[in-house]
Amino acid sequence: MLKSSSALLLGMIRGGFSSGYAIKKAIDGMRTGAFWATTFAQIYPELARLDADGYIVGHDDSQGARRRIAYTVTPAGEEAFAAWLRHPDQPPIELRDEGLVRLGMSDALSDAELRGLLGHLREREERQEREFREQILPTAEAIGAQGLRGPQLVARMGVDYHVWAAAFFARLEAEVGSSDPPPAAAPPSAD
Amino acid sequence: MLKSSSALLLGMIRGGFSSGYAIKKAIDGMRTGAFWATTFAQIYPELARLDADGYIVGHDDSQGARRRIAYTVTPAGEEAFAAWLRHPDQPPIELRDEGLVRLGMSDALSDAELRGLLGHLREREERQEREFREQILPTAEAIGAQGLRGPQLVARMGVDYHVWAAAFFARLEAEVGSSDPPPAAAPPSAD
DNA sequence: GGAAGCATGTAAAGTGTTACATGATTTT
DNA sequence: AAAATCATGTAACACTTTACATGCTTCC
Repeated sequence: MLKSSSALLLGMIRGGFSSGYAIKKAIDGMRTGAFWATTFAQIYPELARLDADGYIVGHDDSQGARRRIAYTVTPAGEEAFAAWLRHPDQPPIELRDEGLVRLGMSDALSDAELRGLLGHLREREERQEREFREQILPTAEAIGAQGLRGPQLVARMGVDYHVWAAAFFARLEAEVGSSDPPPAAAPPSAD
Repeated sequence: MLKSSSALLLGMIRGGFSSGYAIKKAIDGMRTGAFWATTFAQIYPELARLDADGYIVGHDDSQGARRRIAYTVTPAGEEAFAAWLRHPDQPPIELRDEGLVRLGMSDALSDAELRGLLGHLREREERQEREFREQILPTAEAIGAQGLRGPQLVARMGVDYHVWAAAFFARLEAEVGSSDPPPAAAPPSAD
């Protein structure tokens, strides 16, 4: 069974991104800070491995003196990809997030500080939502217009996720705010 | 600046889990498949490092012949923990999930197969929601009754997240279902 | 007496990130 | 001519997981 990163590369090559550089650019363009990051240091050795395993073949595609290797998926690669895609194996996800760890440890904070933390977390989600809506979703929709729906599904999930997360943190902020009775006089202006 | 895993350990020790084994058990009990996993192979060396760095001190707490090391947080550790907690640094999150990668690559699937994939993803979220609601949330609430709100906040986020994710996949399922016109007769009831 | 749980650790392998190195071509 | 972009790769480091190794204690 392929591992996710191999399958991702195979899928990208199937999708028409034939060189390591092109794959990296496409992945960056479809995430800009979310879902699944990669680096050249992962891509190039992995392409070599996939080639050695017979899932893809690279042929020289140099443009003049600037060399380039274009990969294509072999029948064996297609088969392995199809098998991976249909495999129902679902390793449990992990929402690894330093912000959430802070939230879990927030008992060491005052209510005001907790509100501050929640505000930071909410703002981050709002920023990421905007990024998804303004940059990633349009890109994915452009690809979608050419018949590929996958990127659009993921982009929509990204937008929705950040909307939900921002709302969740806002709700917690409101809760903490209301359970914090001002000790004496004027409540300190908006915070 | 502490890294997340160090801060997590420091926070657990502050919270009264003094041995490596107790910390692991507590983390397992509060996640059961979500948020932040750890293993002994990570915990023990890290505790030794924190001790060497002066953030915690371990003293022998053996029970008869069964040895145990109980750690306590030093003033330097408290300071480092407080600094980490207040630090607004927010590395962008990544929703790494093999299911999402499959979704992104789903153009190689027929509509029926895509519905199957979405169904699997939804079911997984439903399972995890149940687990959170039935096991993790009660544990966190028990801890919350003793004055610690952090675990509760995270557990609630876990429940809400899985509810949202299940609903998202269900919506996509419905969309794919409706864009798949049945060749002959009745359109499937309201959706 | 055996199984399960308590308790601490090491070794090896796998995975991922950062930084570096090189060189061509296109754009400003 | 300099800067940006195209293009491929290596080396070192950091992090995580899996498997192993050891021994005690409590429960059945």
